[in-house]
Amino acid sequence: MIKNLAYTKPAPIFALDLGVSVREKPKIRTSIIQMAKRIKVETDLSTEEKIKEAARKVFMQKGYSATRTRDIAEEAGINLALLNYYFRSKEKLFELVMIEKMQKFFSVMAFILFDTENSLTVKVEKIVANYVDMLLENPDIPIFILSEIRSNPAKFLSIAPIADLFHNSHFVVQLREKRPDINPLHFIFNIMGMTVFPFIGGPIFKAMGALTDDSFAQLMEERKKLVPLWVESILESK
Amino acid sequence: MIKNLAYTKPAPIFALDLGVSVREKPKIRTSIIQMAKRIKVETDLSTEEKIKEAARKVFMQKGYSATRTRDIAEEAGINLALLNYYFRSKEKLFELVMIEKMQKFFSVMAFILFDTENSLTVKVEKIVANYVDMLLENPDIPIFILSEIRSNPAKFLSIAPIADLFHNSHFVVQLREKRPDINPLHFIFNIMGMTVFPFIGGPIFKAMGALTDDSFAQLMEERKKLVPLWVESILESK
DNA sequence: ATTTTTTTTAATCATTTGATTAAAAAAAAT
DNA sequence: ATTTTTTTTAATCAAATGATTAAAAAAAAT
Repeated sequence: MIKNLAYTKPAPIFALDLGVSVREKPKIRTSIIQMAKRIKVETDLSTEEKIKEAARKVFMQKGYSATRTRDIAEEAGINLALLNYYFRSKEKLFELVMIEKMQKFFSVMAFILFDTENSLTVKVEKIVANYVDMLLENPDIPIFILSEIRSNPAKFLSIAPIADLFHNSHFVVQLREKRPDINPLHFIFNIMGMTVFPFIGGPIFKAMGALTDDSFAQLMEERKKLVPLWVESILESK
Repeated sequence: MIKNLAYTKPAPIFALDLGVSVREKPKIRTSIIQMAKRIKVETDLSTEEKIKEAARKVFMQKGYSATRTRDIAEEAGINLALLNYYFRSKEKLFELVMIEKMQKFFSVMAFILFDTENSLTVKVEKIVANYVDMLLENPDIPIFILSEIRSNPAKFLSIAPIADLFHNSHFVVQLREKRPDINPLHFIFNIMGMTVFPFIGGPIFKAMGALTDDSFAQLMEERKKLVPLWVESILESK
């Protein structure tokens, strides 16, 4: 077996003769490479994975600030100290979840943005279908990501110089070609708005009783066909 | 002048002979009517209003959980105790702000929903223009409302039996008349998505550098004209 | 002018909460 | 079998945080 993977044994308190007690910070023993090894080798990830899974659930539902590490521990059915043993801190654990979700959300768009194969029409079909499928599985990803970014924009949006990448992407070029008279961002907003917004506003309609989980899912399935048609008619309009 | 408006003087601690000390809860002395009177009479609302204004700012920016009452006090330039003196608790103060913002957001839609005068076309124009105008003034209302509702759905969505009101609204009836083949919710999602989503996703595009505050505002001004046209072409499509 | 009421403050409390520690239990290595 | 390492726990810490208290200052009423 591999040596202690996350930390050294907790450092003991030692009392200074001034009567002040100082706490040594635990130091990580493992390098990233060793960490990777561990993940491959280890047969039983269940505790670590249980915590992660609980963290996903609780963080997604309540957001970073409203989540207490004790909530996560309870949800995972483990002792609170274990959470810090495996993940060092609430923030580290959160970052793991956040990065996972951001990746899930933005990769759908990124994949299309830089695809140079397909026609505009096909791309729109793919964006919508992929988002709807992904969001039906993870309906609260948009609110989660957006609200965490809002309360800490600096932290998660160090994606500074992506602007050119965006403007020069094949997809945006195609949009500009098709409708040079209209800022491509308008169409991006339209596609994303029609596709993602229902998942953001949906809970309200459900609470009103205007919608059930089932009828919502069905509606979104319909939208996989309808939204591309509507986008088409927008692109052709006038 | 009117008597102490918010609370009695704080009740003193009294020690039981068991060694346990109990704290009396402060009791509100003022009725709602007196409270209303006060608001009319009082010449200087500045402290109360300063706190409220600070609360609006901080709550909107960081959300309920990430906001510390000390943040609000500092922002308002007042002592922390004053906040509790005027508003009794963080939660009470928050509810005030939340209700204000929900009202602002939903009244735009409600106003259109039950308007029996105008044509579908005019209504769509009004929804879009009213939302864009309101949201340019208060860009973070949507994320604020949605994320607070997410973390506490029960509290803010006791709007239980609004479903019928919605389905029978003049606007929804008009939509069903125009396109009996398509669930009116699809069009609601489209209009709201195209109008509100940019304010939700905007911060990301700004962070990417694909958009400045000015160019965003300009884009949204354009959308006041464009979105109704696109909605029209969606309603006519196929 | 004096008393009463309202507003404001500094100090402090009690609870919550993220984190740590020391020791026990379990697993692995020898 | 014994030792070492890893995992888990119960207890506790320290800082943060919402709230309260008692008293001072200011304003209003008398």
